[in-house]
Amino acid sequence: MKSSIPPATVGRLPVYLRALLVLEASGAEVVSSAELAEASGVNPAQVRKDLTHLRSSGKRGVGYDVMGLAAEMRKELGFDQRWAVVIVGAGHLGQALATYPGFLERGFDIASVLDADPAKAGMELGDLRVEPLSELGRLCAEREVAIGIICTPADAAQEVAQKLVAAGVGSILNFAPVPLTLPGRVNVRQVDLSVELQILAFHEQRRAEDEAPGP
Amino acid sequence: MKSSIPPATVGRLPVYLRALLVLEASGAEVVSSAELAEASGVNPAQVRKDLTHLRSSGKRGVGYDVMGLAAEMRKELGFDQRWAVVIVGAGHLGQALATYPGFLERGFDIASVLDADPAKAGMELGDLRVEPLSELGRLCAEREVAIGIICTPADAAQEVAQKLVAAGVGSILNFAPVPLTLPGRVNVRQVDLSVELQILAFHEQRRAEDEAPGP
DNA sequence: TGGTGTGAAACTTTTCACAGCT
DNA sequence: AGCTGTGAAAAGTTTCACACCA
Repeated sequence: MKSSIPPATVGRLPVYLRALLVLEASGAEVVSSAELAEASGVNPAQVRKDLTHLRSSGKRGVGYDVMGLAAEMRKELGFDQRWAVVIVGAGHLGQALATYPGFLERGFDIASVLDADPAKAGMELGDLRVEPLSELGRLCAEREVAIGIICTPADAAQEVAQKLVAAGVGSILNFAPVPLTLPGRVNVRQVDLSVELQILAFHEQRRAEDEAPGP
Repeated sequence: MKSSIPPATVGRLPVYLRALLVLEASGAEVVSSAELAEASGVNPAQVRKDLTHLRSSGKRGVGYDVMGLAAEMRKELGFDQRWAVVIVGAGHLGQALATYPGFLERGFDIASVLDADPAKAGMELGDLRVEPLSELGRLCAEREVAIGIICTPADAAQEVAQKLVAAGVGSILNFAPVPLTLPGRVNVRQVDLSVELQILAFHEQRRAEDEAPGP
């Protein structure tokens, strides 16, 4: 068991890596915590503390070795290998994610897009063809899929999640607006697009109330 | 200035509200913190503490009044009014969001979808037509848009964000993988789809390392 | 000199545990 | 009897400030 990295830090590592890749491409050899912080939208002290969780390559008075740090981070994030991903749910969102260029760039290959609706199966999506949901087990096994993305309606999500787990998927990104109940060993991340907007609406609402104080 | 609600709580209110709407529709009159917690995927104590931040309607030994609580929450989240939203960037993701049914259901109307690419302008999207980016100011003013969604490539996001702010937009949901630098009064939420997958990949990576211990 | 590494402080969030009300 | 409301403890996160070193 490796020494664990705090979740908040894990969430920032991909952001740092993105900044580092830009720096690397630009030929920069060293970067300071202040620069990295600027590029990542966080506090410099935060950056330094986060980086102590990896085999850090900082030199006092100088900064961090860009290539060394990028290499270390690539290894931690499994960026050097490609990850096969399945998407369940071929609605608009599923289709958009299936062709999202950011995934490909970051090492994620969409192995398959599936849908329970037979009418959607067979649909062409770039160079993918939508498969019927019944093929889930076979496809995950064949392509060694470790990560699944759920883009189904809320009422189908739990069942799909269980099928993914049964198919050997260990990590799930859930866009369906419902919490999943799964064994603890499964990693789940919930992304709820409506909730994001509602949080913004809450702040707008507050702003309006503050401007025109109530009764 | 109203007594402020902690950000972590604000992030959960929309989740509670969703559960409450289901309960309301099912005719339930009261709900316990345990039930609400179950439906929202959080801890019951958390629910109770969160609810103390609003004018709470809990009765000891009984639970919370579903209608009262839902009403209170709708008011806090501005759920009773409709919010006009613009989407900038009519790529696959922008298109998917423009037709995302969850937004409509929760009170968000897509006032307009815009794109800097003249080739995309004029494109039909459900009952919307993609507008050229130059129309941003006029459209935001006309439709009293308070919320903007950025689905552009990373390199266009900062400029678009500034245009949104200039157009009077106070809250931004940013899907572009780059941190925005904006005046403090603007609410920004960053959603980074690739980062979500990379976080899952990190955990899968760890899992693999733990199963096959290294040198 | 300039920027890292890091204890310590400040703050936030979560969880516990139980008094107190219905 | 049962479930809320809530102080207090625990855990996690961010920020500060400065010793230390290339």
